[in-house]
Amino acid sequence: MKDMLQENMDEYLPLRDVVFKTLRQGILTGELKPGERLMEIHLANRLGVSRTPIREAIRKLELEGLVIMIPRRGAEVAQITEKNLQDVLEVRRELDAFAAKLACQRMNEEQMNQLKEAAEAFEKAIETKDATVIAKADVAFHDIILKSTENDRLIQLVNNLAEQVYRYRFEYVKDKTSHNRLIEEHRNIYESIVNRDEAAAAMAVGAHVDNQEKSIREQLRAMK
Amino acid sequence: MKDMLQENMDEYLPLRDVVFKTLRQGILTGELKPGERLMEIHLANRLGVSRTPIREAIRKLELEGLVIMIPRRGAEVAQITEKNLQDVLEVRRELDAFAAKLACQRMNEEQMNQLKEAAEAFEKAIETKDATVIAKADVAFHDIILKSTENDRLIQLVNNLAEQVYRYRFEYVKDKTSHNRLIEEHRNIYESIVNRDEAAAAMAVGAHVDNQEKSIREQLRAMK
DNA sequence: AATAAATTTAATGTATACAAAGTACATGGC
DNA sequence: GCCATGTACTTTGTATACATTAAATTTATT
Repeated sequence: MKDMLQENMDEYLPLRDVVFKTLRQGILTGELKPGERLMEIHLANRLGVSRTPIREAIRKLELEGLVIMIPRRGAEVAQITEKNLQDVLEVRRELDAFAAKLACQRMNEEQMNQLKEAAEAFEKAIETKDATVIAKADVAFHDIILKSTENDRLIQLVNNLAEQVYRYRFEYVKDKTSHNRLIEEHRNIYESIVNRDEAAAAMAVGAHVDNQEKSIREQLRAMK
Repeated sequence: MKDMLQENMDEYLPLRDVVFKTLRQGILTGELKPGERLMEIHLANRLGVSRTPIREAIRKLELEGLVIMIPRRGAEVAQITEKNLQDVLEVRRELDAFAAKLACQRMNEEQMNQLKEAAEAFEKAIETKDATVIAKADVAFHDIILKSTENDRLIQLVNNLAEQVYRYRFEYVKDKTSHNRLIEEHRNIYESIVNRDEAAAAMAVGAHVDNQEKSIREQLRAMK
């Protein structure tokens, strides 16, 4: 009984955070499209809450860069421009490479094993050709590297940057022609970290992000 | 007359943003001390607004990491722990070094001249021994480098990270024993960028941040 | 018929009201 | 004298009401 109460305690989330997560999910999955207006009353009715939690959620999305505010007109889902994408990925490449370097220094044996398993799981996921499965396995692999850095701020920033291009990464893993390259890239990253070779790890991660960038840029071009 | 209206248009800021800036300023200058509770009604009365803009401002401060939320208890000014500081500065060192590298590639002649002027202005500022003047000159110098990267996301992230330790940097520039070292460090950075020597620039900036870190860490130790 | 002005509509920005939860203090029992 | 319980008060969380402004539609005029 005490456990149940405890669980309920842990599960408590203010409505604003529920709304925040819901809207973010909607944006990242593409359900809410770039340029789409986020009207408070409409969303409030849709989600069955009042305007207050909606507004507070939008404030957070605003600071995260997922929505932009137009004065006296409200919020809309942020457009991703090529310039914007380049800025995000330029920083992401650097921070991901940095994370890989730190991982070389700090990853413990247990995490090494997890990484090995995640790399193998990723190759199996590729075989399924199911984009959702592949995307999840990909995230799991990178999460192990990130976590091993033991730098909470770095983890937060990289996750946030990844989020900015999440909508496009999903399309990326769908593309079967890149599958072999993805496996190869993950192997390179894994090998570098196991050997604690910081320079190689940074290079491998850099190449990985570069390929993502190319793919996403093609998508953006195709869209307009 | 039209100009006045236009000006008023430009000056328009929702109250939430006014409150946001006010509270942030208060936290960064140390007027609002770490651990201090931010009570909505109290702040609303103090600033002469209702709770709504206060709450929305707090949501943004929350995401920026300047305040932390305690469920059903409200917001308080974030404590800086040694671990937190290390995490922030570790990332900052990397991103600042990256910015310096990009500056080597992208800085144009006009910005080079501005940087030279800013470096000289900094040395003059040191002579005044006025911490406020020194801090401003320091920010101006770094802003020129940042801006030359032409990466808006990088600019935003570095500014945010700098903000996290702003409270302590002010104390840092007060310390006269570090003044000569500061001048030397700025000179190194300036020279590296003028020569477009990316490796040297990254090294110089890294050393600069390292020294800041040492100073801030001493302050934190002295406080408890 | 086209354009401009006026009116209506709908959305945000702000304030206030109400509900629920947590805290502190006082009172009573042991 | 100390601990437990209950009550009042404070504070957050949420909803709603009011004010202001921008957009849309309609009407009138040329």
